Order: sequence, then C-alpha cells, then structure tokens
Amino acid sequence: MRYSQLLIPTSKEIPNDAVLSSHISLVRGGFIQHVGSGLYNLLPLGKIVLEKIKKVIKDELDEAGAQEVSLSFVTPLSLWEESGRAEKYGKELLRFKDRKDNSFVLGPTHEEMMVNLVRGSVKSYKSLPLNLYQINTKFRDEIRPRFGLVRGREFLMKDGYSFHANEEDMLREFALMEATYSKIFTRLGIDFRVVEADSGAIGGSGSKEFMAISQSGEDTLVVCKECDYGANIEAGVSALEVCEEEAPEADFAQFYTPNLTSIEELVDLFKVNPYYMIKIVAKKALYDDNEEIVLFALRGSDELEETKATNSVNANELVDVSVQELETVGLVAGFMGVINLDDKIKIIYDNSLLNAKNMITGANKRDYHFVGVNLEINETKDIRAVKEGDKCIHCGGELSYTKGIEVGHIFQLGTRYSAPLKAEFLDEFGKAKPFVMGTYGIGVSRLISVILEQSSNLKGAIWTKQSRPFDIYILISNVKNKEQYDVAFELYKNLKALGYSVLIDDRNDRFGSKIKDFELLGIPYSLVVGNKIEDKKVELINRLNDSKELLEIETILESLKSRIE
RNA sequence: CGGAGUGUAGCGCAGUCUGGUAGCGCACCUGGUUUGGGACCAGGGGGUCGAAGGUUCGAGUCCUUUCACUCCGACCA
Repeated sequence: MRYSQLLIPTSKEIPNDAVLSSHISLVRGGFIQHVGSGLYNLLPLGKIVLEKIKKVIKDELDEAGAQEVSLSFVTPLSLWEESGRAEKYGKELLRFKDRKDNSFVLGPTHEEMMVNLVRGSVKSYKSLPLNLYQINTKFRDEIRPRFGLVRGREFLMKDGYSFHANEEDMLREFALMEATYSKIFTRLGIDFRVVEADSGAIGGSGSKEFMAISQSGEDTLVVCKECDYGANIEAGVSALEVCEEEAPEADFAQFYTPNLTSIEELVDLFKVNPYYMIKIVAKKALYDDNEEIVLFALRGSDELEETKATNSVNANELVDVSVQELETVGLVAGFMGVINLDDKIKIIYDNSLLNAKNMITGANKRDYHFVGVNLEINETKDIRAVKEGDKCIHCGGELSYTKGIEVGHIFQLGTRYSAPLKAEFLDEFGKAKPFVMGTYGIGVSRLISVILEQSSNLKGAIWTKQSRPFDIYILISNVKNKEQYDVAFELYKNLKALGYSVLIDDRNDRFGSKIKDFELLGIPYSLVVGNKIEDKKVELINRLNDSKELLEIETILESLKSRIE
C-alpha cells in the first residue's frame, strides 16, 4: 500500500497517559487511539495487526477441529440469573434496559450464551464432542482499566467452549487445547509459559494460564529453575518448608510481651526464627448474603495468599477488618492467637502448621503471648504464598518469581453451567445428563500490546513475523527524483507479485523523517531507494539489529529471498 | 471504592500563586527553496481555557458544585 494514502498519524510526542512502552509505541505509531477510560479505536495499521493475530488463532483452532460462531454481544440478563452469576459477577457486568424495560448485559464472557445455544440444538451423545468458539468483543466494566490494550474495558477475546459426554473426553479436549494454544503463542513469537492457575469467577476445577513473560506483568508467577513446573502465585505450591534452626524448647506458658505486636519484635525478644511463630491474619469474608470474620493462621515466616484464603472459605471476597471490628468479637489486634480463642470464630490453619510444636502465639489478651504451644488440629488448608527459594514438589529444584501477562486461560468446567442451565443430552442408554464442559479463552486485543511489550525498543515497535503489518517498507528517499521514484515502484510491483505485503513510503518528506517513521512502525525490513541507485544499488535495513546492506537492483528479488524471513 | 494528580488548539505544554487583549513547540494550510537521519523562508487557519453556578467594572486565573481522564492499591483475557 502507499503510505501517502494510508491514515497513519505518527507522533514525535510521548502520550502523557501511557506507561507501558508497548502502549507508547502503539499510540506514537498511529496504531491505536484512546477514546475513553479503557476504550480504544484501532486505526488502519492496528486493525491490520489485529487481523493477522486473529488469523493465526483461527488457523490453529480450526485445525484442532473447533468451529467458529458469533454470539450476540448484547445478552439477556435472564440467562445470567439462571446460572447464578448475575449476582456474583457484580458491577463489572454492564447492565441496561431496552425500551420495553427488558434487562440486558454486555457480555463479559459467554458461557451462558453458548450453553443456551447448544442446549437448544444438541440432544444426543452422537453429536458430541463439540468445540465452539468466537472471536468477539467483550465488555467488562473494570474497576480500574490500565496499561492501554492490556486492560481495556472493551476488548477482543477468543472464547471457546467444548461439550462432552463424559469427563475423560473433556480432559482429552483440554489437553488438545493446551497444545493448540501453545502452537498459537509460539507462532505469534511470544515468550510464554503455561502455569497452573486459580479458576476465579469462571468456576470449575482444573485450570491453566498461558502467561507472556514480561516485567510489566500484573501476575506473579512461581516457576521452577530445574523442571517446567510453573504456577500463578494464586495457585502455586511448594514442598513443605523445613527450618534448619532448632525449635525453641519451652514449656507451655504465658509470657508478658508489652506492646510487642509484630513478628519482628517478637523475634527480637525471643531470639527465635519466625518459622516458630504463629501469624494470624484477620479478614472479613463476604458471601452472597452474609459476612463473617475469619482468622488465617500461618507460620510467622510466611505470607497469606489471598486468593487461596478466599477459596478456603468459599467466600466471594476477603476484605480488611478494622481494629474496632475485631474488638467487637473480642479479638485484640497484635495479640491474636490460637489459644483461648472463642470457638465461634472461624480459623483456618495453613498446611505448614500440621502438628507444629513449640510454637509462639498470641494469647488473645493484650500484652501476652504463649510459648511452647503444640498444635493439635485436624484440618489444614493451603493458604500460604509460595516464597522464592522454596523447593519444587516435582523435582526439588529451587522456585523463583517472575512476572507475566495472562494471554490465555483454559478451564475444566465440568457441569458448572450445564447443570443449572439444564443443558442436557441423552446418553447411549437414553438417560438425560448435563454436558461436561471445558472453556478456553485468549485475550486477542491484549496480544497486540503483549507482542510489543516483549519486542519493542526505544525507537518504537518491532513486530514478530506473524504479527507485522507489512513484510517490507520501501523508502523512497526523494520522491521528486524520478529515477528513484520509478525504481521504487517497480520494486513495489515485483515484491507484491512475489507475495510480500509491502508499504511504500511515497510521501514528499525528507529522508530523516521517513526513516524515523519506519523505525517507529516496527516493520522488520526496509528497502531504501536513494542516491545509491547511481551504482544500481538499494539498501536493505533490518529493524531488529539495525544492520544495513547494499544490494544490486538487478538481482534484488533473489537476494531478498534468503534475507527476509 | 480509598489515596494522589491532571483537564488551556489535533498532540505535548506554559499562563492560574499576584484577575486586565489566550500563548509556545510540534502537527496542519498556501507559496517558494530543500531532499540519506525528524529542513528552511514568508504568509495563514484553528480555542465555548472540561461543565455549571457565583464574586467582580472585568475570570483561564478567585469561590462553590459537578464531570472526565491518568497514576498507586483491591478485580481479570
């Protein structure tokens, strides 16, 4: 295409509201335009990149046997009431009414809609399995949109849903989707890792996330340095920690600890490793229609993992508790412990506290702690955050943290939606059963940003092979020079005939501003048609490594074959 | 929602403290020169100063209310 005819509003200025380098590149390069909080327009170049990404996704999914559909973006609220998510999803769900006063939502994800589609059209086990997907707009009224396309309110997601007659077949499809997603992200040139994850609001049992490794990621990942174990910190596990220091032998006794409320202060006083302290974290658990204060007990050397904690009590959410609220139920902030605890108060113990001996804990009385506490508890749960340096449960290797951006998430749903929505089929014995389901998502519009987050530099974007808007950028140094102009357009024609997508910069600007735009746009190769044509040569510039090479015009098409990937 | 901040030309900003003709750079338009690292000369267009109300002879500037957006925390592809 001719640059002079395309809308590519590049800018020298750094947009004042962009923090991610990818976002800066996208705005400066004229790929996207901000329109409101979490809302973006895609300009021609952005749209081309998006379509290229979509094509890769569609190719691989179709290859894996999935079928593309397109569901209505506006969906009846009644479906959400049927599944019970109308309440649970909260304010993120944008609700509105039509002129007849019927309630609708803008779909943030489409489990209900897809189940509704299938329950009306599939009645027999003979029609299964089925994997349906769409690449469509979603809307989530995020509490805080940020990072440009990475967390918009309106965004493009590929969401797929599979339907099976039994658990085994669903697990087979889950594995197939894991492999398919890996192919997709590999083709797109993304540095990613598959990790174990929490299922969150979608529900279901097993789930895995595809995480693009990035310093600007919002998620903390626990990864093993030795094997391929990786998990979101919300779901990460590690081998039980052992403390090299001896436990402080002490008889059970109450100890006067005036104003010593923190683990650090107690460590100073008792000269004991925090491993032998019991840390109590108080939270208020919110449920659909009530709330309660819950205590979470951990070793002093550990931190509470909130998602695990939320799941451990099946709460919708955990919020902080004020000192006053604690007092109303007889708890003293800073001196909470497991001894003399009112048995009306729920307490959850971390796995690491099973059979713990010689522990120090608060006395539930101001200025006192107990020492020499031996725990006798029956039930423990995993509520601690894995720490860097913990040992991998698979290979014993050392675990460390890294940051990631979630680009895909696959879930084993089971009958979480099919049962309440009464989506059933007849099995080979003529018996009605709910579909066993899986669900699979990819953050498509987010990928535009993620790719650049991993590959742009100070000069601007650098696209990967499958995402680049054009293969080659022909730069005419001086369009007033007829010879340059003619040679460039001859090249343009020939390269297009060979199947390359080409952007020819035919603007009447100087060399400097054009090459800056080439670097900003992130097209990997430029052919500069300039004063070297006097020697029958043009210059090939590689955006990735800035290398330059003079090529003979006579043999240029042949030369490019081996130089352009 | 809690905390911090910003709204002045398409973009980036100054002007606000101390009220007195609305500015700068980039971009844009016209003519000319220029053409290998964001050119130059001359001329030009573009603003309800986020909105509403108030104080004042006079408000971008002071007061009140309100809206939007950004950043830091709790939600998620």
